[in-house]
Formats: sequence, C-alpha cells, structure tokens
Amino acid sequence: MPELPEVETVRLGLSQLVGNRILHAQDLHPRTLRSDLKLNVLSGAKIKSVNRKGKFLWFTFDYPFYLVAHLGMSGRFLVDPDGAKHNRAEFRLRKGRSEKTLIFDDQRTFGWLKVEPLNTNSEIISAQPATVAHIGIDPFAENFDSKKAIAQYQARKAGIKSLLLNQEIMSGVGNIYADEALWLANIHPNSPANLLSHNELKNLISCAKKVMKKSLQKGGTSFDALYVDVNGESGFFELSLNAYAQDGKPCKKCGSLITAIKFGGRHSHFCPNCQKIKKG
DNA sequence: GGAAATGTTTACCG
DNA sequence: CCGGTAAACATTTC
Repeated sequence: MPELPEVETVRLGLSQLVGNRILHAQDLHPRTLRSDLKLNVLSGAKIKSVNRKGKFLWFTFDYPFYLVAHLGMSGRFLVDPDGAKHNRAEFRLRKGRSEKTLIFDDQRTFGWLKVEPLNTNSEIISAQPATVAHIGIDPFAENFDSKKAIAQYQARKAGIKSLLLNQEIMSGVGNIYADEALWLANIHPNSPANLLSHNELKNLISCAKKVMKKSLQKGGTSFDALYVDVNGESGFFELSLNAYAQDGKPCKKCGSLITAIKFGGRHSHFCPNCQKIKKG
C-alpha cells in the first residue's frame, strides 16, 4: 500500500513490534534483499523503533544496523498472516514468551529490503539511513519547510504533477494523492510549475497534506486485498476519491465530467472545468 | 489476449 | 543541467 498514508498505516502497525527480538531472518526471493549484508546479521537484535520518510520505512535496533524497506507497488508487511501469497522475506520474532512471524509479501517484487550499517561517526548522518538521505522531507515531518519546496517547484518549468511525484522535493505523494490534491487545489496537472503563484503552490501543498491526512484516518486507500495493514485489513479512503479513477463521473464541484490523460505511462485524472491549464 | 495497476530508476533524445 | 518520454523491473487481475 504504497503512498504516504498507506505506508504510515503500515508503520503504525509495525511499531507494535518494538521490543521484539529477531530470532531468525531470511530473504526468500532473489530480488528482495538489495544489500550485500544479509538479513541474518539482525539475528538477536531487538527492534527499537520503526520510522518513515515519505514512502520509505526503516527499523532501528540495539545493533548497529538499519533495516530499510520500500513497499514498491505491491509490498505488504503481515504479522502472523493466515495466507500470505508472495512471501519475499520472513522474520521470526520473540518478546517474552510470545513468538510472532513477520512476513514481507510482495506480488510484483518492486518492493525491497536493505540492511545498512549505522554510521556511528556522525549523529547527524546516523539519524537516517544513507538510502533515504536524498529523499525530500514529507509534509507531515516537523522540519518540513514549505517555503523551500515552493521555491523548488517555482524554479522548474515541468508540469506540476510530475514535480509532485518527484520524491526529492517533497516526498510521500504518489499518483492517487497527486490527482486528489490537484483537484482540490483547482490546478491542472500539466500546468508549468514556474507559472504558479506562491499562494497557489502553498495551497496545493496544504491540499496534499489535507487529503493524505484524511486518508490516513481511514487506514489508507485499498482497491483490493493487495493493500492492507499488518493485520490484513483494508483501508476505506477509496470511497472518498474525487479525481483518481473517477474519469467519466461528474466533478463533485461543478458537474463536468472528470477526464483522464496519459503522461509518462500513467494516468492523470482531473476536471477540465475546475482545473484549467496555465499558459505563459 | 491486451491493458493496466498506488513506484523508482535509468536511458535516450532534444 | 532540464524536460519529455519511454522502458525496465514482475505478476496478477479485469
């Protein structure tokens, strides 16, 4: 369940595992583990925290390693699942007398895991894995700087949607929430970012935050059982979508039909009346 | 059978 | 370097 609200839903579920010790860990698919360090270096390690930046997750331990994870398009973490179909890695956990199995399940194998050494030489660098260092801060982080993000958007001529999807400026937004945020902010996905005013971009960021927060409260968006929390439960934000996958349906603001256009191999959904393209 | 699916990275061309 | 586009990765579902 791959955008910020879905990843945060997973993080919240995984955070219940803090205090568990890893008895045994192994990867089960050749594409899943994307580090030279093997999962079994974590044997004996106790989970200290589960963190998120944009769509990236990482665990910290009482061992000098991070376990970094990205769900890709179809990755799931499942605790003691009834029927995981595509097990890509397995962790046997224990806390007190209770044992659990954590499964990383991933149909399309675009998701991955990495074991990365903690950099003990610098507290600043060790605050986050090197893997996520180049990723932009997400709008839910305390140190998110919206003025900086706005300036970076305005410095570019590319269509605003492609920049929203650029995880190095502001992270967390994917195809669903980009369409939803742009609809809410009345901005055409292909409007060149440099033609948008400071206020329009400020509003766009706050719309993205608003829509993702609302989704998070409903457990994220689940079109099918692929996108579920660690207990296998689906989210219900699909029922609240206004633009994404709504092509052919009337816009809830003006009644015009939502249209879909293709860009970069993916679809954008927007209201042609409410979201007019900006021209220079 | 063809197309599409909520992501990221890389390549190519201009 | 920037922008636009496409492809690659792999699997399942509609």
